[in-house]
Amino acid sequence: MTTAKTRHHHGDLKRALIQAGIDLLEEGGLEALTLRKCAARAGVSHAAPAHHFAGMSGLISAIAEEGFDIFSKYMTDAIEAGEQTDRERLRSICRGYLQFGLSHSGLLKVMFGEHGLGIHAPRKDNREEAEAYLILRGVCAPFVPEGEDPHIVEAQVWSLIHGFTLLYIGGEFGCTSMPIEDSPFEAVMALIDRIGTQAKT
Amino acid sequence: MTTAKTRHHHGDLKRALIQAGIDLLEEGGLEALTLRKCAARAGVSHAAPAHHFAGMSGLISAIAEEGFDIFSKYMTDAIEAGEQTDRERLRSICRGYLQFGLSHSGLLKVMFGEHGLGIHAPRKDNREEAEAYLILRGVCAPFVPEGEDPHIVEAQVWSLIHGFTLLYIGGEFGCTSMPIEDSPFEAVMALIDRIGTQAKT
DNA sequence: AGATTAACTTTACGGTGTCAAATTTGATCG
DNA sequence: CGATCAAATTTGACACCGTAAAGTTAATCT
Repeated sequence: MTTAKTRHHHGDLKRALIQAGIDLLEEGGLEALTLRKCAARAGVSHAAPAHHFAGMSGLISAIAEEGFDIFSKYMTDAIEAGEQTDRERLRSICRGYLQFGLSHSGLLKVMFGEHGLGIHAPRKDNREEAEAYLILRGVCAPFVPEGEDPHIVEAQVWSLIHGFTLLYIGGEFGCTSMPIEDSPFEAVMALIDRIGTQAKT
Repeated sequence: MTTAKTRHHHGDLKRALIQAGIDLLEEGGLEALTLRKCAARAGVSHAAPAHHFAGMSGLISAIAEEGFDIFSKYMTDAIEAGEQTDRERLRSICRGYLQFGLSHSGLLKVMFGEHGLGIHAPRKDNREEAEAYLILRGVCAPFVPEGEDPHIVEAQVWSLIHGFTLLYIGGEFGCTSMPIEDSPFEAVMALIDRIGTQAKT
């Protein structure tokens, strides 16, 4: 009765396991994420997680869901900083996307990975779309030509920044550090700037 | 003496193991790729691969390298089909990229994954760049403003099609099948068409 | 208080990568 | 030709993994 949920032994094991998983992920990358290690970190036996998640894939899904929350925060923080034009917000959300990827690369890979339930899966709050995608949609909206399908602009922005982030994280552009004013990122931003302008030639 | 390498027992185990790995990958996805299963498919004991690869990560690297060869083939096939303008070639290489991803999603994930040595790693033929990247570079070249860094256009094209392919494979656009004339892909192509035009406003 | 049930532990099993020590095999040399 | 030698492969062992079944504890309910 100390919290909402009646806690028999541990207190809020489900949460603890998810957090342990995220920590493991950040410390040792994808390969360090293990059911047994999560359990050990939470101070329970290795079989305890089975009562809260549908196996390893269930835990991964829960971690991914948590990851999308953090992800959303990165993006909202980026677009809510100061007064920004629509175009600046488009740039900012990309910056937030990349920054999340750089700070939580393991988490990002899990989120879009095998059992990571991508951005469209129904969530705990049973909303249709994930919050992260609604944020993206909102920022893209001003660039959708009237009468056109919003998905077009969303697919353009999303593909571009998603691909860049993954390639950047993977070291494909040479640098893995944070200096975002690099040329490859600016190149992508330049292309972002062409979204929504003169639709037909 | 039947081949270049003196074969003691098996005959070309290294190759057989790589092929087994690729097969496993296509049949059962990432989770099905296992050292022991590769060995079993090649008809050798579970410890045999250790003498040809530096553990699991070494095998993955070798599979990835093979994957990049197949990848290159997809792209060259796409851009060499019929007479094409520079712009059509740019579209075609993207189509080849996506088609490879759709046909070999597991392989693609391995290639750009943890031990997958991305597209820039030095290869067996000790060329500086992977063939795949050289192909991309060649197709991008006509759209690089003179005096500008070619990497800019390459990063734009690559990020866009890489991101789209991964999202598409992941089912984030709803469909996982082959109909490429879908709206999301056409949206990305439309953005591709804006690359290299009017560099400054 | 007694029964019930949820939370967790214990134990066990098959599969995994990796390592060290045999063992086989093909080639080489005297 | 036969002994030798080194490479290729096997065998066996280990620690770790996910999962499942059965057992234990503790809180709740009547």
